Amino acid sequence: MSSTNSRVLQPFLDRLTKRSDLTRTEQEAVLSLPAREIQVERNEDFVRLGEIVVHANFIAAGLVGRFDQNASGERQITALHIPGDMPDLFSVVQKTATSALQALSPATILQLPHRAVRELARAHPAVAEAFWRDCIVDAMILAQWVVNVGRRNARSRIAHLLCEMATRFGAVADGTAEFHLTMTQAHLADATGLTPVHVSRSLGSLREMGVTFHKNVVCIADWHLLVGVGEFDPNYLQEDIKPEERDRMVQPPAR
Amino acid sequence: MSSTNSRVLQPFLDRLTKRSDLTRTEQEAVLSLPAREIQVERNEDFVRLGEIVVHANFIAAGLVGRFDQNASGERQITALHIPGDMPDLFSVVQKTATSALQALSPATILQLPHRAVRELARAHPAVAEAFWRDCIVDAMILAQWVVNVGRRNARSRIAHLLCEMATRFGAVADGTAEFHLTMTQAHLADATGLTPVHVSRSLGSLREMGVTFHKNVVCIADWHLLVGVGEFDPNYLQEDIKPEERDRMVQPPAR
DNA sequence: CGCATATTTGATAGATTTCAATTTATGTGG
DNA sequence: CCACATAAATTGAAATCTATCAAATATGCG
Repeated sequence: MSSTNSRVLQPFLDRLTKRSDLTRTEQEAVLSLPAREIQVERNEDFVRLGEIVVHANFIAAGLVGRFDQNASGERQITALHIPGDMPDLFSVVQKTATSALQALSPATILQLPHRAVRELARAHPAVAEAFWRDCIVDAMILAQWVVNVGRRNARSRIAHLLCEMATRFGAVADGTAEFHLTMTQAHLADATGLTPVHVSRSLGSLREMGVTFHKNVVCIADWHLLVGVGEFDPNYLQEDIKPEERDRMVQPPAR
Repeated sequence: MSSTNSRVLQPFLDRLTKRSDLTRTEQEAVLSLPAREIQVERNEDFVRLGEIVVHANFIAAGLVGRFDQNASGERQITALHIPGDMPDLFSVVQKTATSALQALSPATILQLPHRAVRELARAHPAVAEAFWRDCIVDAMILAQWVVNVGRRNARSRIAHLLCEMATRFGAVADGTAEFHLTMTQAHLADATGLTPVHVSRSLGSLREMGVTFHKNVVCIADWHLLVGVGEFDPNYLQEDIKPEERDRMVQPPAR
């Protein structure tokens, strides 16, 4: 199942170059990483708590949640990951998992062996920098989740989450948005620190504002209205910063 | 004010080697970084939102909070940093600040120019790995804050925060703990997503369990009792993993 | 002492949870 | 394609937790 076909990793490279500037040589080195593709079922943990992992996971398809829980077993989703994300890229330097990773929909995962990733990072400092930076963006998203859960009411929390996901999916256009989100209301509750019952009520309130969530499809009639309710400022997603505007560990050759 | 006296950076090196295995050469390279020492007053922002920073900050003394806020200006502390921490090491690869950094007590900060830090990381992959890893531990702490704020009641949130800080300060011994924490109850409220009034009441409840917080000193009579209330599992702090048990980007010379 | 900041306390309002029941969707085998 | 079983979403009523408002008390400091 191991693959030497570099095309499999093109989406992985796309994600890296979206945020970091890489030379042709570096790009080819990334594409030549060995990768193993696995299928994960809905509700299946593919990384368990406390586990020592030996490869990083890249999401080729599907939705993945990072799950933590309190002592009574109530779950808290601390991150959502969409195709193109590496939910545990950090495991390359910190191999003990302190959260579980679970698929929220059937998912296709590419597993990249730590050994190979580390070798790549060692040989190409700019690639190591790209990895590091990717982890940092995840951490910035995480910080906003703390704000969301700590300082917003139920409706705003859900609105903010929907805005974030719409933006990450690139689904916003013409003051409107529509996208797939394979989550149940119970999942939404776990992500926002609420009860499923209250999520249902809050969604009802959002519905009156032209925001619907049926059959895993989110429709946002008036984007700016929802942005207001969710107090959403996309800055933290770092999506508007061009890779060539960033520093590089090593200066790139003149272009 | 720039310093070439390497002893100034010894605490910085100590922090790195606590979590990462570095060779003599690498250690000396770290110590030879240029650093500028600044004093920051209580309640002073030394990194402001949206700012493009040109150096990373190392806390030599004092307590620092990472502040975010919602649309109504209610503040949320998303991280607390103690001496030995680098609250914005991540800025080395992501220079736009998405949170403010504010001193909660008078603080001494060492500023390390990005240029020099990047040069160091480029020349020594294992040092780059140490930096990356340090950011990851911060992110793991952040994830636990989401759980704390999202899935625990007021008393448990505060208990958990006190447990975390006691552990990070290394203040736990003999089933008891005592340490300095230069925060007001309003700060505690900002960290836990609560109201100052409710923090006061919750502290009252903890007081009945032998936990006091007066004049910036936290006293925990029965450590295990508080651990229970706060549902505290120190695993995520990664404090018990020895640096030599971790991988290195480059294999160290035989020892 | 007197001002400014921090903490405590009480009473009340509001938000969210809990519990329980019902309805609606979804999937599966016959 | 229906019938059934299961999962997901909705609704109502009551309980609980947390916020809000306002006032009182304590604490630190010049």
